[in-house]
This record gives sequence, structure tokens and C-alpha cells, in this order.
Amino acid sequence: MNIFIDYRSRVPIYEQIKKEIILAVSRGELKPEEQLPSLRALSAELSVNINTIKRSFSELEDEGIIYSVAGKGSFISDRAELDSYVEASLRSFSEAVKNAKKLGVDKEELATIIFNIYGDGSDKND
Amino acid sequence: MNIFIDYRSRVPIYEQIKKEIILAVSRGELKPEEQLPSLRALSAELSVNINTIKRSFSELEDEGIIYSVAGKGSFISDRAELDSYVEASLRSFSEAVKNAKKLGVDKEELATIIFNIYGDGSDKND
DNA sequence: TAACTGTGCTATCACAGATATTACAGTTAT
DNA sequence: ATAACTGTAATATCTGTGATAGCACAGTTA
Repeated sequence: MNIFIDYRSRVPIYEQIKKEIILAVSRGELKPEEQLPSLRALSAELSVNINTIKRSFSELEDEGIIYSVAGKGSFISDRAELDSYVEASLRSFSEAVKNAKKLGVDKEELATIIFNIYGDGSDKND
Repeated sequence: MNIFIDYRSRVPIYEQIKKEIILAVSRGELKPEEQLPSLRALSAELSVNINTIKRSFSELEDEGIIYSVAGKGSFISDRAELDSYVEASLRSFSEAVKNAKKLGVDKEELATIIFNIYGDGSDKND
């Protein structure tokens, strides 16, 4: 599943897992109806307690990203809507911009950072 | 001191206080050698325990923003360097940009947000 | 001396995250 | 039916952190 947990982060593990899955769906790596690893398998793979995995999955289910069936497994939802995550991302982006502005950062500096991360228009990543 | 605490926020109170003071210094509202409210005064004004205020001040002192003298009070440091805070702000900005990119947000959309927050070049705030 | 300052320490409480364990119920293949 | 998987649920425990309360002590100032 290519999920990396940063134990030093203040972000809870269950949220890190949620985010990784959401991003995988966003990238198209996880497609609708595709089966996720079982709770116990992911628990073993990540060395994270099954209850923590369960929490991630339960919240993702509440948010309509996945659905789970007892006895079968967990699957990517047919129409996994990511709009709310994009909105949340834009909100935190806005907060970051406001904070930088308050600290006197020039807007051109922010533009440059975006330019560097997105690339010059070609297909470079990260 | 014009410090507003959001008790619903997940950001600890002592960090909110730190941030407010740092931003006040950044805005020039708090000038070098200017005295801060006493621990007990701020504690009473904000209805926050003195230990919590103390933690904010201690960390700010560790970070070179303020200095405290027993019996006298706490003061803005002579050369309060905010560079590390600007760097931290830019780091979190970068994270926000990367996250938005991963979610497929167009870079022009981010540029628009910056444009709206910074204004069109005139002097509007927030 | 009195009234302020900051400092230090201990103790307590509440909450959240994470873990461990056990048990139960649904699905699938043999 | 059985075995081996799935998810679900509940309880208990441990831990770290944030926040509070209270006390004592030391430096400063008028």
C-alpha cells in the first residue's frame, strides 16, 4: 500500500493513513470498487494496531470514500467524492498565505515557491 | 494585549499566545525593549492559568524573541530575530502547495487565492 | 516593609491517541 | 460443517500533552 507513517509527526497515525488513501484515490492509484488491504493485513504491514486502522477506515467510510462489508473487506467507493478534501486543502493553503503575509513575506516569494513545486510547465513531479 | 484565544482550536493555548506575540513583533506593534504584560496580568486578562502563560514566555525566551528578568518583567528582545518563524511559515506554505498539487488543484487557482489575500496591489488587509 | 516581578516545583485532572485482548458476526472456499 | 478469512464491537490499559491549582522562593522597586 505504500503508506509511510511519520511517528515523529504530531499528526495522528489514523489521520496520516486517511490522507495517504485519499491521495492514492486522487492520483487514480486506487480505483472505484478496488479492494483495500484487510484491517489485519494493513495492521501487520504498518505495525499499527488494528483499532487504529479501523478508525481510519471508519472515518473514510463516514466520509464516503470507502465502504466496508463484514466478511468481504473494504473497497473504494463507487463515486468517491474528493471535493471536500480539495476544499480543506485550499482552506489550509489560504491560512498559510495569510500567515506568511502577516510575517511580511512578499507575495512574489510565494509565487516562486508555487512555481518551483509545480514545475515550469513540463511534467516534473514534487 | 489584543490576544484572542480560540478554545475550540486544536492549537494549544500556549502556542496561540506565542504566535500572537510573534505577529505583534512582526507588525512592529511590540518594539525592542518594550515590556510585556506580567505573567499574572496576562493570566488574569486572558483567563488562562499563569503556568500556561509562563510556558509561552519561556519558549519565546528560548527562541530569542523575548527575555525575562525576575522581579522586573518580560521584554521584547533587543534583536528579536523572526527569520526562523518566516522560514517555518514558508515551510508550511510549501506543504500546503504540495498537498493541493497532489489533490489535482491547478496552480492558477492557488495564484488566485494569493492575489485575493494580498490584494491587487493597493493597501487592503486580510 | 509591601507589592510587585519571574521562577520552580509538585500534584491533579481531562482528553486524545494508541495499544492489547476478547468476542461476535458475515463471507468464502474446501 | 469446517477453516480461514473478512469487518465489527466492546473493554481496559498505557501514555503523552495540555491545562489547571497551589505553594514557595528569589529578585526589584518604591
